[in-house]
Amino acid sequence: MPRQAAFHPHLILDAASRLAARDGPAAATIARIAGELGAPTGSIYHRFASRDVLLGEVWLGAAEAFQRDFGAVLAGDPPREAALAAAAFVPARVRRRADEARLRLLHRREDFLGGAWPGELAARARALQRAAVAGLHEACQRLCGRADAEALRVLRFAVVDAPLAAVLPHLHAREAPPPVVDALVRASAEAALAMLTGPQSRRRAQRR
Amino acid sequence: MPRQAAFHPHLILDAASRLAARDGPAAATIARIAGELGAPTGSIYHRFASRDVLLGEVWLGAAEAFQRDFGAVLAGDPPREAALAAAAFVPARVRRRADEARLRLLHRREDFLGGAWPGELAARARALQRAAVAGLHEACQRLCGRADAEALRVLRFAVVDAPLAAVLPHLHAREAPPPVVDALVRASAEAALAMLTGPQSRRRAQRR
DNA sequence: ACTGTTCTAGAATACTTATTCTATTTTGAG
DNA sequence: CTCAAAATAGAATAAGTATTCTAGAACAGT
Repeated sequence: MPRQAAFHPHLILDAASRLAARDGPAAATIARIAGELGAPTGSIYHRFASRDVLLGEVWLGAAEAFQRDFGAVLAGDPPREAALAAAAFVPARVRRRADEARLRLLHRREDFLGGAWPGELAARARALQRAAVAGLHEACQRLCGRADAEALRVLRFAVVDAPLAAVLPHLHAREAPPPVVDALVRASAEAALAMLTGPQSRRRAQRR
Repeated sequence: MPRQAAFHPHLILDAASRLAARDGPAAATIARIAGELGAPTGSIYHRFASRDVLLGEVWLGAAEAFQRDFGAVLAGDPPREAALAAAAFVPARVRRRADEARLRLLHRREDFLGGAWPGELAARARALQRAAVAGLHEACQRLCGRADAEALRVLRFAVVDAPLAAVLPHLHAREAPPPVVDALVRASAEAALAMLTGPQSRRRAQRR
């Protein structure tokens, strides 16, 4: 019965992603997204209840894809090598999927949404957040036998914050991270992990 | 002759800074800045040619203040200790001047200005950028005898990017960086600096 | 061919924004 | 006391925004 769709939700999400990755989320206005597709603005609202839902979906999609793969690496064995691999995963991912990385790493949720998550997305966002915390918690426990706030902070620095910092200037410059970035990521991750496993494990080994 | 000023430029800059630090630069609209002061919007334009000039001044002011002190630390002697001190300077500064740090570290120039620097500020912005590059260049040269792109990248990571990464989650959470952050900053800075001075200087020493 | 459903089309609305304009007030020197 | 400069005051303007609304077009099953 229905008429054939000319503007699949998928096309709209693509256009919004492209605009947000290139010029930032604020540039992804309804008018511009529609313009990118040659569509009237009304057609966007036929598919998405609001701009917040649309942009939220864009951000959540990128974040979920990134975190799924990142989490898989971090959950590997043995835990120390898994953590180093997770850190190394960040620049590799940025090289292979620059747009996704720009969305996920250059902007925060607030830049996309302003306010809170719209109803339908709130659950997914919470699940994502929980999965990230749980993944880090488990890796921390396996790595050093504890998962207090301080240990979590150190591990997060090693596998998330420092790799992000190494990659960030190149995201801003819209260029692929050079090879030296991988060396920086590895060196800083090892240094941070040594704070968790280094002296203590040595001491523990000596005691035995 | 003239009438007494009720809204000094200084007061306007303060109000804009406060708003931008608290809710982000996008929240610092002319209407809100005026509201914060109990002033009509026209009075803002009596002092500042445009919103871009006003917000540009806010950002440049914070950036110049931060960089002046940071640069002084980085220029100290001996170069290796100066670099470590510069890295340690970042979390210390964030603790002491949270608002300035939020402006400078949480947002980029583009979030404040959108377009290019307005005329009067362009020269100051260029000078600031040049000073930052020169300071890093000189420190790099003193530290390891070279200042090619790779060495500069490593030094920048050690003293700027990694400390920023360590501090960033706490800026987002609007809390003071905990002590473990200082340890992370030191460890990652040492690890990065070792890539510049470690193996090579040992080799050089062995050759003599 | 008809018909109801789903879509496109794009004008219309309501709101927020930066900016400009036209008074009006204050102030101190002559 | 007067007057011109420099300030406040706040309404008016012009864009740009998300969102809604009404009309028409396409299409599969009958």
